[in-house]
Amino acid sequence: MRLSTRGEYGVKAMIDLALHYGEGPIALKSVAERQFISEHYLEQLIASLRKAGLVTSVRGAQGGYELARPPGEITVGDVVRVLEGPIAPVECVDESQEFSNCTHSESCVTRIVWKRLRDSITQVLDSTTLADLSAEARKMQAREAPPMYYI
Amino acid sequence: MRLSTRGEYGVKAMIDLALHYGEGPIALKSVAERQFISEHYLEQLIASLRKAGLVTSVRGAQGGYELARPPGEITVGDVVRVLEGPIAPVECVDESQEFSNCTHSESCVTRIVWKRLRDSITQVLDSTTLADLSAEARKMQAREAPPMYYI
DNA sequence: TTAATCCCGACTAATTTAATTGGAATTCTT
DNA sequence: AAGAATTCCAATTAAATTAGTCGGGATTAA
Repeated sequence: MRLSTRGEYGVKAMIDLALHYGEGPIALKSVAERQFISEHYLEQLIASLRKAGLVTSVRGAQGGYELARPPGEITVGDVVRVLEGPIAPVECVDESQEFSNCTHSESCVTRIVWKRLRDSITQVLDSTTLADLSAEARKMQAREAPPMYYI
Repeated sequence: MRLSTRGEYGVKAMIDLALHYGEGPIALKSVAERQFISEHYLEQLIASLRKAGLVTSVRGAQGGYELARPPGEITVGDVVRVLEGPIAPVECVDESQEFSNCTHSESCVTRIVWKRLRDSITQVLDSTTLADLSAEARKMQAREAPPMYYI
């Protein structure tokens, strides 16, 4: 029940982009540095996110990446699905499969829990947007660096 | 976000044992056959479940395994934790770790979703007992083989 | 005594993960 | 026009994990 680093890093990077949304293209190098992720590895991940239409890119010097939509319109579920594949604790409750592909009737019993689990996972991931999380990030930053009161 | 076959098979096997609870020890071979699982592989899984105190074993001919407690007192979460390890979508929200081990403050933002996700996963897994699932299994069986009405 | 069963440890092939490497193409700045 | 900064792309790789297999020892009911 673990995400791989693809999902983990991908969400971090997307929040980073959300925090800079509206500032024009952000270089991947700077994202990688702030989030302590290998730049080359992050390149692979963002390539998937670009192909999936979640980010846009600008090539050349001063280029970089931007969210393709406002942070409020991209959910963690969107990002995780691109980087980790369809959300399904076991194959037979894969959300992208229409038909039940249980080969054995016994499986159908366990299928009940796995479906409930899948739905509860998607509920959380699909109801959390990048805007929600960057708002939290800003709150935290405020707490970390409190206002200074001069005499 | 996938369970390995350890968790998947383990839950199947435990439901099988739940369906035979009270009948004395059940040979692993029969469980493996009913659930279409390699017996040798299942042996490894049940060894973990035995060491964790979820099943008891009886050696020798006519031996086998039984649930250590009534099906209503064993949850899917119990089984999954033994076979898959602590429930945590990412390491930094590992339920078995007391302290926050986020090395980077940035992580703390994503941590919010992962915690919510973890809690929603545990909520589902810990609220479903083997008794719940074997009740469902019996319902299904009844539907599969409906009563015959003679003229 | 024999067959059925649990118990144990070592081995393995395939797959996945988490990168690394090296370079080509594009574009801004000077 | 040159150079630097960047995205884009494909191939390679080492380590870990997964999903078993294999072979045999110990225990016990019949």
